[in-house]
Amino acid sequence: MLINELSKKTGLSPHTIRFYEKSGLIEGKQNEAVKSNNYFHYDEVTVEKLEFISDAKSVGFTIKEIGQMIDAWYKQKYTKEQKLEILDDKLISLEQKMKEIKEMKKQILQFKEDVVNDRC
Amino acid sequence: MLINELSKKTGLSPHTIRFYEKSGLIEGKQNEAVKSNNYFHYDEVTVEKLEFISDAKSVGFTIKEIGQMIDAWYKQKYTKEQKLEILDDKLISLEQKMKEIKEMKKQILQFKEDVVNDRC
DNA sequence: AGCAACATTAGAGTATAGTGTATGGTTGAC
DNA sequence: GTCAACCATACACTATACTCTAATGTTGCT
Repeated sequence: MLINELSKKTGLSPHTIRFYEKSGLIEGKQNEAVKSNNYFHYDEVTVEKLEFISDAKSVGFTIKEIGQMIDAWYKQKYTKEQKLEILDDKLISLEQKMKEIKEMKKQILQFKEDVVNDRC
Repeated sequence: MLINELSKKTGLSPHTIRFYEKSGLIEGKQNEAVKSNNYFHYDEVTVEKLEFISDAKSVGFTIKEIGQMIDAWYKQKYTKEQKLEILDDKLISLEQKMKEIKEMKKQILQFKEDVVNDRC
């Protein structure tokens, strides 16, 4: 599929998709046989990747971190051990985020009590 | 206390503290009696606020959102009802973040399985 | 052939959250 | 009084993650 279709499927603008491509997160390929244009073609895996990117972004991972995870998943660039290490690392950071959110929740609940009891 | 002490207590640079002050998150006061300088003085509440700011930032709240929460806590700018509404709103967004993190955790665990079983 | 809708690259601009650098005044210990 | 350590303001610069604009080429429908 071309970028417009990919855009519609993922809800990301072609601009943003190209930005992710330039950032090394995804990769379309040009058809060597067709010489009249230089259109990029994307497959279903790219749709999956972009969905993952959106999710990962919303939990606060940076593009760099997301790139690492995608590489750990799709690329042959790392050994099995390296891949697992990267992914475990991200799992740890998720646990950390979780802990921080629970703390923040407590803090805000305290604020609410203070408001209710006119302590502020 | 002056900014340097505040900086040491909170681990934030004077620069960053001034940035937060300019952003309306905290407020020092100048001593009217002393005319020879224009030094700002900060109290313990400001220490608390800065600690809250650091925590809130690490869970992904923006300065704007943090400002709203601080206002909901310390300022007379809102009614009780408005304050509770703001805080409830932030609680909901924390629940949302938590859900997303749990999803992401599942996703990464799936990646790990794929790696272990050579499915990628 | 004409034209809308699509594609590409390249470079500039925006928002957020700082950080750096310069300039100049103040305080306090010696 | 001088000097280091501190304070303030202001403007520039950085990094991240887009978003916009412009220029230009391609495709497909009529």
